Amino acid sequence: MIGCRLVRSNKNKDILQGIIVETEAYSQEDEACHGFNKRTNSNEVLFGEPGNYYVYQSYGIHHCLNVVTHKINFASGVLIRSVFIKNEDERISSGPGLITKKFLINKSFNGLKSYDNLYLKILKRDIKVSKEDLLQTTRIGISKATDLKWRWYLKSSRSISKREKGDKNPKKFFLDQFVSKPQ
DNA sequence: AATATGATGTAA
DNA sequence: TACATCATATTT
Repeated sequence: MIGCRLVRSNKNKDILQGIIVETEAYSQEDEACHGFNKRTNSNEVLFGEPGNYYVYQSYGIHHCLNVVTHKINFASGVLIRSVFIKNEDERISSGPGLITKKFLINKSFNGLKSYDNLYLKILKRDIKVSKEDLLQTTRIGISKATDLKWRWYLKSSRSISKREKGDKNPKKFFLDQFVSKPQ
């Protein structure tokens, strides 16, 4: 999903867009996943149709946006951790709770289709992202399954919630040209 | 580096 | 009831 475009619209009018630059994966076989224990009302969507949005409330304060993956009846998803927005302060959308704040995403999107939604779309990459462009590392803010390297981010992006030691924050704003590209 | 914040699920 | 959580802003 890294390199794909997150677009917030109001019916036909796009109001905000950015490139996804950081994600984490979760699976029901990993202890940090909301679907690890049981299937409940709140995690039901995670067991549902791949491609749907899964939005949960974190620490009672923030909303976090995921896309359900893999297959029905198996809880798994990708958490969108950071988005690059052109001409915006990089801190404004570097973190899962900050993205939803900026893109006005709440639980009303929970369970909705990501591929058929008038208000929140994820569009195909128009930049090439190869394995060498990504840094794969451990996930953030969890206490279980901390060894799994299921977090990825685009090395060349300056808007990341947390960088690995030695990975310099790039000064080149190479994504700028793509973020404003009309669809 | 520590703490306040506070919805919701899970354990006690 | 009590505690932990896929986080962030503010204070120390």
